[in-house]
Amino acid sequence: MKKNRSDGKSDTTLASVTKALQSYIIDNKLTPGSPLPSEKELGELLRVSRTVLREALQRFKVMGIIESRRKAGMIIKRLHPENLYESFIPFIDIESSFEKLLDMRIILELGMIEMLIERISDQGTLELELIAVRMREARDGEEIIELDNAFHSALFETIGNEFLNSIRGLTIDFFTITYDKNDNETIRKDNHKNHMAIVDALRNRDVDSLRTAIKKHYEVYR
Amino acid sequence: MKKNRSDGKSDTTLASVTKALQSYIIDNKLTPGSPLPSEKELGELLRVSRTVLREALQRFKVMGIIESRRKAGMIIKRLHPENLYESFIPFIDIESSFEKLLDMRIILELGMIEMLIERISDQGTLELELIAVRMREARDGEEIIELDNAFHSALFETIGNEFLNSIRGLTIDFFTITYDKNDNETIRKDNHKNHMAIVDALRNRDVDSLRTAIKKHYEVYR
DNA sequence: TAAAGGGAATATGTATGACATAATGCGTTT
DNA sequence: AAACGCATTATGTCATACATATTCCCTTTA
Repeated sequence: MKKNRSDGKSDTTLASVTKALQSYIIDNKLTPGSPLPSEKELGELLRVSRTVLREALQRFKVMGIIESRRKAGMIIKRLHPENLYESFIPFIDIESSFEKLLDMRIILELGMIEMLIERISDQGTLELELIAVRMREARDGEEIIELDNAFHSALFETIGNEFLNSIRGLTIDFFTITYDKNDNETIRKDNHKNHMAIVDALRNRDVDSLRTAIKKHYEVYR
Repeated sequence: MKKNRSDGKSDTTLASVTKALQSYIIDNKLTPGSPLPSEKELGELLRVSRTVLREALQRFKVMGIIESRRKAGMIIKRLHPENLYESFIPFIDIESSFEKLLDMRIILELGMIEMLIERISDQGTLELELIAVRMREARDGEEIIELDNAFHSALFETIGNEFLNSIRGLTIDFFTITYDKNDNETIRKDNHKNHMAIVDALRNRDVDSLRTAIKKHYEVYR
């Protein structure tokens, strides 16, 4: 059967299908865990072929909004960003972007300072200290990276903001790639000292010394 | 002809096609503007159907990495993130996320302070002032929003970091939605005063007063 | 009775071929 | 040399069939 493009006004472009899907999620108040109709049903509902529909669905899968499993069907995974930058990391030229990513990391951590001091709990400070202390005993580069990531991730987590967390991958995970080029022992010592200084400042809830500690932490890379 | 899944090792899953495309871009050192082979050629090269190939391509189109035009073919658009959060804004519940988005904006602008003062040119300061001054004459809510966006976007631009800019949509454009609920005249006056204070601090390259000015700017929303 | 096992049924995943649509480019005409 | 018109081409959409992996239910077995 030939295609009939003029039966009414149904616009079958990818863009409009994407919008329709978006509206479907919002209007039906779908939340994480909510099931979606099958592709067949959705296609009939929106009056488009599975081909286009699936291309539209791809968009939501990339964003982590929709998750699909064979036979089980599709569900809403989440409605907020997470790990958005992961896909870009392979394309980043480390040499030419290092400064910019470092800037990002510095901007974020300097910007968090006052909220960190306001919001961190004694328990949170303790956990940070535990991570910082373990750096003293770290053996290989692998462990140093892991502990450094854990420390800075914990700072992010302290703010408790999912939008902020969605950037974590760009600023923290990225440095995993660049790390082992330098002298492990120097890094280990520096990290240990600087992380401890950060913990002290947090414990004393001292804005100025926290700022100083964070700045000092990043001087190494400049 | 039936599908032949065992002819060698060629994996035809979406995930692997996506990876193959990624490698293709990286290995061939494609940069913005570089043309890609046609879908037909790519399909033959990767030995997959147009269906899966297009779903994989769709992922890159969503990320803004690939752009396609009828007849003209496909090209690399860019290899870094831009406007990443745009797609999420429709799903955000304004009431429950307002605080978190405000926090994001504050974190970013407080974090930028020292770099702003280091990097802004006299010309840049002047342009900011021009925007700030125009706020005095702003008539309707529409113009107030526009000028406020322009001012804060200019701050972002001053840093000159494409990763930072990719967050702009989340922190700045979002507020466009929430704005007009309040008293326009109060907002206009506050914005004018606070923007001018920010410009002054930048002109004097005074870190502390810039910090004070930015904090004060956001007190209104608390 | 409960655990293990073995098919259908089903929803997503992939392949194929056809047609639709809109630029591009080239040749023809003016 | 400019304007027009047409065939070509690459993306965009549709329809259908087949592949694959779970879920689910029914049966069998310990």
